[in-house]
Amino acid sequence: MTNIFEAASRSNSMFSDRRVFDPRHSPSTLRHRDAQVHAMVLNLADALEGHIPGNMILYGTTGAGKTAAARFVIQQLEERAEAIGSSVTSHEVNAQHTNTRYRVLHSIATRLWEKGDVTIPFTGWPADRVLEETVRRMDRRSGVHVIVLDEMDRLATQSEEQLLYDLTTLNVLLSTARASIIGISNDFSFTDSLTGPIRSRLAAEDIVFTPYTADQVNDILIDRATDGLREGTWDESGIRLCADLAAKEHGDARRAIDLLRVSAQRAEIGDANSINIEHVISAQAQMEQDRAITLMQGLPEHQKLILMSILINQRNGVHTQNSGTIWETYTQACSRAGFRPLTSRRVSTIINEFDSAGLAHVRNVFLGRHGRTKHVYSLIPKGIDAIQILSQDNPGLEAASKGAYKLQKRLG
DNA sequence: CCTCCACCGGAAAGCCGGGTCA
DNA sequence: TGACCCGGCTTTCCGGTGGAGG
Repeated sequence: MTNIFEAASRSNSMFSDRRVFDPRHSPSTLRHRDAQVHAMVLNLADALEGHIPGNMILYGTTGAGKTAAARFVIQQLEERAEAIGSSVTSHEVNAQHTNTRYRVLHSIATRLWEKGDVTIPFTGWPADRVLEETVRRMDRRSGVHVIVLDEMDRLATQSEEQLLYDLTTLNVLLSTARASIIGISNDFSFTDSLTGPIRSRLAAEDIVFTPYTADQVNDILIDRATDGLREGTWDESGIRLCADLAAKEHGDARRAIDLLRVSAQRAEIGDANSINIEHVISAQAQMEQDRAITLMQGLPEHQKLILMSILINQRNGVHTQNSGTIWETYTQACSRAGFRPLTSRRVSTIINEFDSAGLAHVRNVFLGRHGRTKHVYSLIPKGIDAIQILSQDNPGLEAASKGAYKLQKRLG
């Protein structure tokens, strides 16, 4: 009898090194980002002499190489600093989850923890005290601290202003150490929302990452394939298709790399010798479906119910869905499920969140005499039973969806 | 040309469950 | 134990808003 793991780690695996496809993998060379890297280097070079390097913000769409470039440059900076005996410490914080003043400071201070330090609790302290402790630990380490604040546009609005104020004035509070901020943002208008002094201190230098073209994504993928896939398991046509599909998604290299990885897995499962067009196409479809299913399953109850209302409307042939019709269906669904409905104001923001999550397309429309509303349509990939996924394992939601079937029958 | 529709979305505040600390 | 703090989610309040139709 063969061991199940032995069977899984077959010798004819497509991959020679799977780590190459890990999102945290940092390649040895960075393609098509010379100008941006150069700008960052000029800005950070001061750090090596112990001066304060300027703050900067990297702008660009997802998968445009911002984070990769920041990591690449910082890694080189740290290596160089070590070689010449100067001290550079980097802190990477992703504001998607570490999204408040307290959490960002907590994260920086915690990484500077040394034996004998108190452990800062993840909540409970006044934020000012966390700031004090962070400053103390930075000073103790001394040297230059480069703080990379990734996805900074995702900071919670209430703490955003205060945190950025703290970070940009760190050098006033520090005595022996120096700090520099590298902000990374998907949103080009991010700095508009900031007050003048913070904006000018933070955005001393703006570095823009334009989306990769299909050709550039192609180059990146060829690098990855060379490093991570076995020879003879891939050819130009498969890579080209991955690149073209990604270019449609605004030159998202991260997604393209992921698509290549899933395509290789598909080929592996199908016992093929190499990746072909079919593998890429089915990988693309699978990724879209998986993404939507994961998102839907993770939604809170009321979000599920609202999304379900959109889907029910669509199934019932309501061609133009606006906020009013969705709210009507939603309140009916609530009474069937036995929930107290949220206010229409709240529902409105939730619908907008569906748009940014890619679950629905939402557009504001002005209908003159007939007022102002949103037009909404679902972007959930065909081939998945979304209503079933949304209602499963929740009696209330199941009741709501069953009631909707009855309604449909009556209409039919 | 002016009205007024039917909702938009920012701001602020409340509630609540998580926590610390003396 | 009670005063105090943090942060997510929600409600309340309210000043907009483009253009069809009178």
